[in-house]
Amino acid sequence: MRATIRDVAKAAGVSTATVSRVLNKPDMVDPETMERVRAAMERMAYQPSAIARGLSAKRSDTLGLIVPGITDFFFNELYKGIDRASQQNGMRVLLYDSEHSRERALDGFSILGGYQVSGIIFTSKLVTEDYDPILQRVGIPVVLTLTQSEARTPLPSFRIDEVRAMFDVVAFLVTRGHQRIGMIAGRQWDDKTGELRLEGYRKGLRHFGIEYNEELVEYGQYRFDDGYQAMQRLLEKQPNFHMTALCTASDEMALGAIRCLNDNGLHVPEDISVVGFDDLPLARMITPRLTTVAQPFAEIGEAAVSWLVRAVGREPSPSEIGDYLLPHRLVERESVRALGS
Amino acid sequence: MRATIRDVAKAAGVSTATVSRVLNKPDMVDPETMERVRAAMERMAYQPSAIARGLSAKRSDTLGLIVPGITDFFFNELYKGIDRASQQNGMRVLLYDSEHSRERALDGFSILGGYQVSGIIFTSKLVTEDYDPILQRVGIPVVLTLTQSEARTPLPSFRIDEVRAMFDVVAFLVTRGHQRIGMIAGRQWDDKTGELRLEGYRKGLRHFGIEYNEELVEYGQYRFDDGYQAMQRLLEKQPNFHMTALCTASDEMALGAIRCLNDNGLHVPEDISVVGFDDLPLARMITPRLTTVAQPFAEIGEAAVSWLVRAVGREPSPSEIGDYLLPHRLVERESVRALGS
DNA sequence: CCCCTTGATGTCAACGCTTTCATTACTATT
DNA sequence: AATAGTAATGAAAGCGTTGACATCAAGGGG
Repeated sequence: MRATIRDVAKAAGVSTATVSRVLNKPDMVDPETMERVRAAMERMAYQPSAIARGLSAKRSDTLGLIVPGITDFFFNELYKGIDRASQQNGMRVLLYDSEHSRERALDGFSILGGYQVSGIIFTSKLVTEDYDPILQRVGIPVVLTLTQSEARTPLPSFRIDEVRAMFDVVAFLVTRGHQRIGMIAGRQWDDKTGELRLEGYRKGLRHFGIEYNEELVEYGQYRFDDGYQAMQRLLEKQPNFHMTALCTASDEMALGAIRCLNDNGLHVPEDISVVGFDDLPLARMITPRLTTVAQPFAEIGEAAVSWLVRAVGREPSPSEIGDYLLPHRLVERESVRALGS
Repeated sequence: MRATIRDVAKAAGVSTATVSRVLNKPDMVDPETMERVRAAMERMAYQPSAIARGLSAKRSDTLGLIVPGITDFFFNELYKGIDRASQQNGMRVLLYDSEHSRERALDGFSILGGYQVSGIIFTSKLVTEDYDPILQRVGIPVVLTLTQSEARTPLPSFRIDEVRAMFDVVAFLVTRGHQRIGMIAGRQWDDKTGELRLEGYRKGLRHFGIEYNEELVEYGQYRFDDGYQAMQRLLEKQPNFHMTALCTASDEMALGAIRCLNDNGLHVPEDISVVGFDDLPLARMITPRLTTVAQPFAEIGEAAVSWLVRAVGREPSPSEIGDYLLPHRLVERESVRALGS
């Protein structure tokens, strides 16, 4: 049986309260006593029960993280930031995978609530009005990352300016001489990101006086296979292929598209330029190295955690509940070729 | 404030014990009462406190997972299996990232212990004798995945037959006409996997009467950059390059090696064949699709969980504490070229 | 010399559950 | 009709902490 606070107290000849104090408010216990208690703890390999502590103190120093899918390639990067920041604030992270299901996401709030988490980070799925009831009653701060909210409960969100990012991609492509620019956009039932990026694409086109052409646009759900199939459809839609550049809504889809192109005897960037979105670690590993939009995943994770840490235990002021847009960055590598002279 | 069991009890006109029973032993409560209680729960959006439950019942329905690094590419696959199996057994998973540090790994046991986890899954680092003290006193079952133990405390492990797997790779290469086969092996301070795979390589060579040649072997710590640099060194070691095939200890290193080769004007598989190890999702995404050894990550995760579930609350018999070798599989794709006629 | 601080410690009631044990009201057995 | 089971429920004691409050000795100001 593990040693409890009581065992330590007895061994050190003090009360449990004192032991608790050396752990939590060290400056109000006598140095000498402290030493004795510390020694006893050491000797008995005492490890305080986080469970009991959570129950008693009504805080658990734990943050809940709800992700749609653990296998989404960006997860690791985001988690890294969250974990690092949590560490620094003496918090742990409890992970919950909603498996892209709205019901499970909803459940996530209750379940994490059952663990007394001090805050919840919700990721990459649009928050709609049907989240309101749960949001109302969780009673702990919730922040959004890589997404935003359409619910009535005000929620802070940390993300990039999607529209602007994709606009930048188009602008970049245009300065490289491209005019026939296609897109594999993202589309998923509970996702707004896809629309935003598409909007950025159209806006870019418009800004440079290029006409929007349905023929050049296809959709996918962000994963590799979606990219592959979307590219396939794109190829079929225009037998006399004359697109010179392609934007995508995710690096994974970019990979899929490239694979598909290769399978059809087309080369990147010689025959067509491709730009990704996310800047996953693998973007720099493949050949050709992928030109892409870097999302500051780690920073977003850190920002979310520190917001949460600041918010715990008090009602955040309305001015703090903003839509925080972190800077993205276009990373130029090898998958885009400059056209013309 | 969230509703507690007491609130529900009052609302349903029963005692808290009864409410607890409808949750935990539904068959010993009257259907009618049950209905009333259920209704009350529903009405009040009652969510039992996992914390309180854990404290009281001394089990938390939670498994602890210690991984060396969340950004290791295989993590997601392994986690998927673990999460799925946990789900099915009504368990949650608490994640702990040791950041490749032995101290932090050691801490992990205590910390997870503080959360009353019912079992711990330890991953991909060799367990040595210095783990014995903690292992002795955690008092809950521990299983190893993707690694094994050299400690005196007997621990079950779930992994593949590394030696055999790499032997198979060599055999495969030989049947494809390769003789000058190099290797980028894995090496890390607390890792035995690397040695094992190297041993498989040497064994394979020996079996086919090929002489082992230091010149053709380099080491790395499994990541992309390690692979790149190792390849670099390989290239430098033999200016008149005549290696026709390369085994690697990880897909990531294979990617790195391929990248390096490309940067030096060499093509895979035309100029040299490469085989990876792991079969990460990205192995099929890149060009050329990577021929590699598939580790059954998900199955390993599932096996570990079900072992744990079976072991919780009882002393597992020595016969159960085995070194479980799960079947690997050589996945043939496009990165190996058949030599000669 | 007494009273009031102050600092260090102890006491004890929570926290929200589970779980024994006791109680009650039936039903079956003799 | 008396006794023993049995099924459904309640009362209450923890589980390992924390935190409000009480206690106590030592020191300082009047």
